[in-house]
Amino acid sequence: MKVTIRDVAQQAGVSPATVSRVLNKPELVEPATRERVRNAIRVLDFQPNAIARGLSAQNSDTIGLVVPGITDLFFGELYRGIERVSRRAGMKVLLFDAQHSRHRALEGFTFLRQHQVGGIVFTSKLVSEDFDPVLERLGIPVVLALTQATSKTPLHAFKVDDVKAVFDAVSYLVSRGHRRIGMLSGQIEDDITGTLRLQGYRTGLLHYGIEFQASFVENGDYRFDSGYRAMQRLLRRQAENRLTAVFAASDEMAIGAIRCLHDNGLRVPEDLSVMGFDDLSVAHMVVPGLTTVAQPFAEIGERAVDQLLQMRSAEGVHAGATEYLPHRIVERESVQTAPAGAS
Amino acid sequence: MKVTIRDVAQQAGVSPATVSRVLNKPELVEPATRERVRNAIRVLDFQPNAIARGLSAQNSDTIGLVVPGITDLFFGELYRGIERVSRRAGMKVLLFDAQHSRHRALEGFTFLRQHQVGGIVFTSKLVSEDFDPVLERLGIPVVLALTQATSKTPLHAFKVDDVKAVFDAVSYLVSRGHRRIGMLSGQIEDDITGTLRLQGYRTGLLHYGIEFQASFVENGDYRFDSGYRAMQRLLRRQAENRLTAVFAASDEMAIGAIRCLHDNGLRVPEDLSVMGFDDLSVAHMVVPGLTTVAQPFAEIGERAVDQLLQMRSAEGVHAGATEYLPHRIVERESVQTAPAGAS
DNA sequence: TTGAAAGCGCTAACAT
DNA sequence: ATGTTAGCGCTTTCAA
Repeated sequence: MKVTIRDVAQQAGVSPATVSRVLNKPELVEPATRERVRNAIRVLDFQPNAIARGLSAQNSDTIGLVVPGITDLFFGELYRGIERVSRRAGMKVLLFDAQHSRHRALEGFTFLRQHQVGGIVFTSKLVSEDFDPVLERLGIPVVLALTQATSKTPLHAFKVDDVKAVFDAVSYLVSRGHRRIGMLSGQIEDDITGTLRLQGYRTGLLHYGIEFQASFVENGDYRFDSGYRAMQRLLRRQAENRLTAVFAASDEMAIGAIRCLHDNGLRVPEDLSVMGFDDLSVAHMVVPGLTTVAQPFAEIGERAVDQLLQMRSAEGVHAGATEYLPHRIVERESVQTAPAGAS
Repeated sequence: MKVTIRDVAQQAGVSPATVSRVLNKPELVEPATRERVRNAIRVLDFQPNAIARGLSAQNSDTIGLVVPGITDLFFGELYRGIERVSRRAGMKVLLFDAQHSRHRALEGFTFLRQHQVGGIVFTSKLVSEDFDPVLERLGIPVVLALTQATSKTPLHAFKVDDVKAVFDAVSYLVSRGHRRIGMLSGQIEDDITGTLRLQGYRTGLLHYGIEFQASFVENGDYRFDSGYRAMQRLLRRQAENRLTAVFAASDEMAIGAIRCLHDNGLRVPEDLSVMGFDDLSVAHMVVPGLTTVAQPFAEIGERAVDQLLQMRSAEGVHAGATEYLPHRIVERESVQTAPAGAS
């Protein structure tokens, strides 16, 4: 049947332990024997059983990753960052797709725990108190990416400073002559990002002496369709609102908004400017190119794994902090300077 | 430390074997004991170690998946299909990203083999003779998705009929009055899809009595940038070519082409019609909405796993066949009827 | 219905 | 430098 380490040992005329050594610490075995073993491995086409190895070594060399949704357009880039540094550290990554369900996200912890991952990068919903029971008993280091914790258990997090990022977006819009700025917000419940970005919007307006108007805001769930519909609702009040720009809490919503405007015979940015958030790869594919706030997804993933790796070596490396990674504004074509109807 | 099955056994006053039974075959254990054990599990917050379980059971309940690139826009949908039926069968999926490298794709087999996966869904490059040495020794069922094999080892495959699909696309274009149809082709080497789609294009033209012109074709690598550049090259000859429509071998290239046309002051579809292939989620987000050939990614994934599951039970279920899943044309706005310059 | 014991394939002391 | 031995945590005969 399957070729095991014993078969190799026999073939090479050594003990299984020696085979194991040439696999893991080749410097401990004499060159001659080493070659003999390597040869046997080749001849028999032996592949070490990673499962058995993990069991014995009490560690599966695996990082667990919980993502909100596998089809989210930012997933790929985030994964890349995570995979890159994991691989560099000789670890694999085990993926768990929460499918946008809070319940499934919680299940992710159980799943990954059962698979003996050495650490978990969690990138889904807000981690609130209801996660505490699970987190307490987990016994596995957890690092957050793209989200934050309000749970009792303090968790290290890597993300952009959402408030500042949207503040900067508002500043950008204002610097281009906009004052009547609408917002396509994310969800307020269940999602720290939604709250923070809305807050950034309000703070931005306040700073520039622009009054906040509830009627300028509609919210969605970050997806294209919800952006489309939110824009539609905003449009119904456009006669009174006279918005010159709309800031969306995600690129997908921004693109949904653009699509909606187009369907209503409005041009972007001539009739209305639209700005997004994320800088997904699609942002530069669409016409007009989307001006947006870029998040460094890959870097966030990398830093999260780095942190996990550090936590494994040194215990309790300043845990619980939220580290902000730099966002930046990417200027393309969806925002117009000096809009006609600026007040 | 970690809670094991022995701790539970002790707590419940039974043997480890009994605990194992309530975990896997609860009907074999008396209700009273069962409850006692379940209670102990709850109290101790016991989580079975999937690694140990896999080692003992000689099977990791895992399906391996090799994808060409995690950032490919179709990845999400494909994964969903695969995950859905795996999960239904009580299996997990272990992902391997080939990062668009043939070499890495081959590594995927090794990686997954070491992890004792019960089957592999391979969705990357063309599987040619150079895969044979690996395939022969693998000893794990492999099913192809979105690709095909020219290797000696016969492999079951699920995909759309690329030739027919592009033939249908050409038919669609012709039915809309186009005869001067350009093509943004994929790669010819290293990728069965490129060859097949080009063939569909030629067959289509032939069928409608349109002469094939090499100067109407440019190729790329399916990505946005390459579509942009290929379109640029086509545009340089547009004075002579007088194309009224361009068919791209992927949505990304089609969108790149649209972007290119826009940058050159040409309108889609008024000045030139563009048609894509894939029906990615972005196809309906862009302006104009992309008319394209839809591939049932999720279904392809589902069928592939189904096949794998069958192969595990019944040995050698009609292996080696290529099963075509239905494509369909999705009409949006990027193709114009009765183009002005139609010959 | 339950327990005892062996073993899955590997690693890691501990000897030699 | 290499072999022996004892597990890692679970499942699975085989007995009782």
